[in-house]
Amino acid sequence: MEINKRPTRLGRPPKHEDRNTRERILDAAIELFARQGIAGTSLRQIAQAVGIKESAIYAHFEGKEALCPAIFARFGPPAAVVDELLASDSSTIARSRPEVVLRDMAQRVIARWNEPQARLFLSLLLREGMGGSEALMRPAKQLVLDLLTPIVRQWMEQGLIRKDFPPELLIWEFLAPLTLIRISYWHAQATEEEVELGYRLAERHIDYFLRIALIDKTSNV
Amino acid sequence: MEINKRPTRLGRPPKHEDRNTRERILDAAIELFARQGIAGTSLRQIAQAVGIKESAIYAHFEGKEALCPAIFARFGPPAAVVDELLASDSSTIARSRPEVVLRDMAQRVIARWNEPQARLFLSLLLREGMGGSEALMRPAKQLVLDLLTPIVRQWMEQGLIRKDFPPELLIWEFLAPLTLIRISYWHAQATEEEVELGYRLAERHIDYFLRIALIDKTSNV
Amino acid sequence: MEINKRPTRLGRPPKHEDRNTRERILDAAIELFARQGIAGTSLRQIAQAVGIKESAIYAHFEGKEALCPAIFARFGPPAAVVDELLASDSSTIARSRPEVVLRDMAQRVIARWNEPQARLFLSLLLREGMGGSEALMRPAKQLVLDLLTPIVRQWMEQGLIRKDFPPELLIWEFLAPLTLIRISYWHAQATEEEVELGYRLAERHIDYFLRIALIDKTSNV
Amino acid sequence: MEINKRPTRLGRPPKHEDRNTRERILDAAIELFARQGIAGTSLRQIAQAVGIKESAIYAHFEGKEALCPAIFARFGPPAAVVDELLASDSSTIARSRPEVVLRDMAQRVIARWNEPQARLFLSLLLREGMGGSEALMRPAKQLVLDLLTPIVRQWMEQGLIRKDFPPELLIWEFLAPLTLIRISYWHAQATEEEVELGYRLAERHIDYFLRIALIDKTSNV
DNA sequence: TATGAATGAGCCTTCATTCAT
DNA sequence: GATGAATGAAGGCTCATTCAT
Repeated sequence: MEINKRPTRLGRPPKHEDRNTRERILDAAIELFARQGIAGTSLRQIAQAVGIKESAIYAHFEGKEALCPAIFARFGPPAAVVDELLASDSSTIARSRPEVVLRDMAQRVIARWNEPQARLFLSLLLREGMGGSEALMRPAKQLVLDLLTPIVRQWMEQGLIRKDFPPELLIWEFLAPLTLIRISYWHAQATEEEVELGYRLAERHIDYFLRIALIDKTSNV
Repeated sequence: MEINKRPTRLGRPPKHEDRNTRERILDAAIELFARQGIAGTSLRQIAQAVGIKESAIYAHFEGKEALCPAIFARFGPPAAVVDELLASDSSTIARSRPEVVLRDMAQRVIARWNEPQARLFLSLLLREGMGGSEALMRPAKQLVLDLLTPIVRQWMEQGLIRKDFPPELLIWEFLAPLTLIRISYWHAQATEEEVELGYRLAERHIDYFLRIALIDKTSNV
Repeated sequence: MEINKRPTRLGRPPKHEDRNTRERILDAAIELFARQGIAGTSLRQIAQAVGIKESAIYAHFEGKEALCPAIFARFGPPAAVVDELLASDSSTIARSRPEVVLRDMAQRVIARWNEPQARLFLSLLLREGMGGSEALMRPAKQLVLDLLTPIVRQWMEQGLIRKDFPPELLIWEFLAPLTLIRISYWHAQATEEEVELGYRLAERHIDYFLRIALIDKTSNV
Repeated sequence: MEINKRPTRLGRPPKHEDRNTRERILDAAIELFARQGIAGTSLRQIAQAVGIKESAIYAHFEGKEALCPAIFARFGPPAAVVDELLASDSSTIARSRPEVVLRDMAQRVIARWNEPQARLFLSLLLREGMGGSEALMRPAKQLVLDLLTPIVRQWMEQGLIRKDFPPELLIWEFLAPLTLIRISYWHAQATEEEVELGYRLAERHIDYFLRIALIDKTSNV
């Protein structure tokens, strides 16, 4: 027999604050997963960061494994580039000068990449390799194929951009260095100086790219 | 898995599998660390891959923590670029045409990057972030500053390469996309197709860069 | 395990599934306790079988411990033999021939033992040993002492039953094999074939016993 | 706990009472499993009974589930009856008087059933229903069919035992009540008085059976 | 009456590590 | 050098229980 009889007072304590425990768990989880890896993070740590007991996590998630899909659903995928572009007015873009559009777009994308959650998600991806780099490149490919290509082609026809490379290649050469900078300097553990260095490198790359790609009408004969 | 896979040398007396247990432990360790992370890999797994018991590892290493420095000492740092260049005859380089030198250098660096151990080491770096990207970029910086810069400057003075960008920038724009390709397609778990795609992208980038950077004497009027 | 499975009564307004949640909890509990043991059954399983949440059980019972007494009160004790005999008309019994009475009694007792709930209760008793066999034998003892003994004694005086054994012993020798059959073949997890085999063995035993105990007047000289 | 209690083997030096941790684990396991059920027993308890830590158990067994097969292999199946009979000289049996043989056999079987390990194993079987009663009856069936039947038949031909029942039935009627006594009074938790009561009931049954089955030559004529 | 969220205890298991052999 | 047995710590998860709603 001996059904567990306990004298101590168990169960839920009378009072507590709410504010969506589920999301607080995910916040703590992505932070710790990004910093220590999934295997290196215990539910105990996550619970402690949230201020609850581990067993309470099971009221919101099936288990440790179920946290990853939930993190993906909440913070990823990082389609920042695409989103940013979609947010812009497509007809306005085509009429603006390329250097304005590209600078503006890059600036906004970079701003997104540097949001805390985006940096955490990037680190998580790189660490756990959940098709990590695959996932990182997919948005860019989508962008090239579906969104930017026609615009760049239009610029080419307008004589604003050099025509001796296919639009896809130009876009890739514009984005790839920025992506490397992101990985190298804008991950979750990056120091202040690294972030700053990244900004400078990005700016330098954009300047370089524009001088390469643009056909400067004013200076031309 | 197949940690022990090596070019099955037929007609050779076996039992020389001993080949220094210490090294076999490190081989198994880097493989598993790269695939599963350090925290996600147990000494039991490593021992099993080697074919010994966990406690035997302690005859060769202080403990789990001592494996990482040993792995670094054995497989890294991946100064592939620098090594490759150092391996070349410096005086010959300056006299060769840039497209030949750069193509040749890139080809050899890429070959190194695709050696199994280099791929494993890259994955380990990315996963554990041991100053991961830092470590990945350091060789390039070293290269730029100490080795390639004077050569490129010489090419500029010879009128072989455009002079409107500083040598460091040009070199960075040459290497950064290759590094991104490495991270994206040449990590340890990359599929055959990913590796192949990486090769194509790298080739395309090199072509692109040479057309950008070179001053084509033949076509010039 | 589909404890709630019942012949889906088509064309009947549902929501009468309520049928006293308390009883449905007990139904599920005895089923699971018999199958898995008390310690091996969680309140969650019981609640799931009933279609409620675990915490709802506490609206009906003090806790897990309180389920056992409630199960006893509802399904046990299995005083089947006594009940059956009490249900018969005592004066009629004495006037009937022993073979008729005993066969009839055995048949009715066996029928009771094979009711689903009786089988579940038996399995629970055996599992948890709540004075298991004690409890199983007590009704028989009661029966012997209080009810059957005088009847058998009367039969002895009438020359219907052999007198060379005390009535208590005869009754015990009649019931013990049946009880063993019950335990072996009529527990909750018994297969169809086991149940059938039990029936055959029981019948064989009854025949055997009657030939042993009866004094056959017709064949006698 | 008295886990180590066994019939002190006289005349043999104890050597080292260390006696293989593996076996001490099994001893503790069967004891606790029989008393509390498998689900109701924690590895902690077993380890504590042995005097080691729970994790040490995993050096000897795969896990909790692996203990049951090991217990079966060590303590079961309880083919006590068959073993006892096989231990006797078959030719001697046939020449002995039935009452001597049967009394002797029953006495030895009962002695076996009352060995501590046999009582523990019985309780475990009943509790966990591992084909519990099935397993309990199988030896008897085997006995009837293969060993005892020919002997009984021989006794019948010698006119020592009544011929109006098939040998199998007689044997079953001899063994079944003993088996019920075993289950009821000789399980692991039985009190001293219960055990004693069982002995008396068994003796009474044997006397009864012999008076039923034997053809008394002396009183005849 | 029933649910959802929470708790503290405990369970099974794995881990890194030690040590005698 | 290598193994088997052991340990203490920790990890993921379940459980009975509580309480506000």
